[in-house]
Amino acid sequence: MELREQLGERGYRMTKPRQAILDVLRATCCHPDANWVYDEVRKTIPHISLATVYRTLDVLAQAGLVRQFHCHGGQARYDDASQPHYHVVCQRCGQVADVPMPSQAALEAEAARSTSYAIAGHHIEFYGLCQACRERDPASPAGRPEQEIARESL
Amino acid sequence: MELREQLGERGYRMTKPRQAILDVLRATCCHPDANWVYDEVRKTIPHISLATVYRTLDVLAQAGLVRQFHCHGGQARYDDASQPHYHVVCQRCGQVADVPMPSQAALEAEAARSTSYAIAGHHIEFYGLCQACRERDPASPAGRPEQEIARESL
DNA sequence: TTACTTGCAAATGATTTGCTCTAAA
DNA sequence: TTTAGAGCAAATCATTTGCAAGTAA
Repeated sequence: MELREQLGERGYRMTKPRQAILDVLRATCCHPDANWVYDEVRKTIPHISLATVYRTLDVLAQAGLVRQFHCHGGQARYDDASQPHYHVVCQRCGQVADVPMPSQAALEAEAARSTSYAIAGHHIEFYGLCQACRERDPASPAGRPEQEIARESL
Repeated sequence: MELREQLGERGYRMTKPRQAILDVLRATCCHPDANWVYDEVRKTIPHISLATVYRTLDVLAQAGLVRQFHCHGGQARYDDASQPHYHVVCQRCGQVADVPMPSQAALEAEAARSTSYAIAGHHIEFYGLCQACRERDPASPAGRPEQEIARESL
């Protein structure tokens, strides 16, 4: 099994919560926070604890199976990292979507030239307005980011 | 005065803490968190409160004078946004450096084509190892990110 | 004079940790 | 068996907020 191997390489054990949490992340197209994952996983493992969810997300991130990121201000969000991709964040409602677009690996060489770092990778985050927000209020193309992210947008 | 105008446009007033905090951010090459800014500003305004620092950083970010961002896991960090630039983060010590490199505005058009968002901008974050970390331990080119960020690295 | 701002202290809320018990390997 | 992992509850810690007093405009 793929997951078991990936974890095994790093000395991590394969457990039910780990499998379940990765399944949840792979099954969703949204970019959830730890609480959303917690709610979701409890449908499978009702007695799981939130601490386990945090610890597991961390382990999965260490193993490179999951990516953790932050949008404007809020909590950590997570998504399946099985194939590299970029993100767009809506400045008004906070909704995150994947951007299907080839990896811009050439940028790394350029960045390497202008710094003293050994570059290992990069992330790109676009921001703007999602379709729903544009329709809701076509004016103010780049208004202030909303403080709260709608629950449904996760 | 430039700052006064930029704030005024948004209905914000020009105050001593706002000027002082922007000065601190413009004078430093590091990418500090709120607490570091707080310590720094108290040299000028000893009785300023941490809440004011947070509120001010938020106002300056709204006005587009400052950019807020998060590196792996930690608190929010801030930097002067007067000219656009990218960042590199050291995966081991968390140190952040600016990447002097032309803006890749062309990417936005490409992203716009493949999503339903109206793209307003983008950020790129590179990650890798800083020179100091590479010299300290040339092996493990992409080891696990450190949990704690050295105080001096801010 | 009229709000916008600040300081202070208390409140939040996300994330982490200590400890004991359970279960992979 | 041996030792990492899970659950639970308590602890942290960054960030926010309520409110009375200060001050730009």
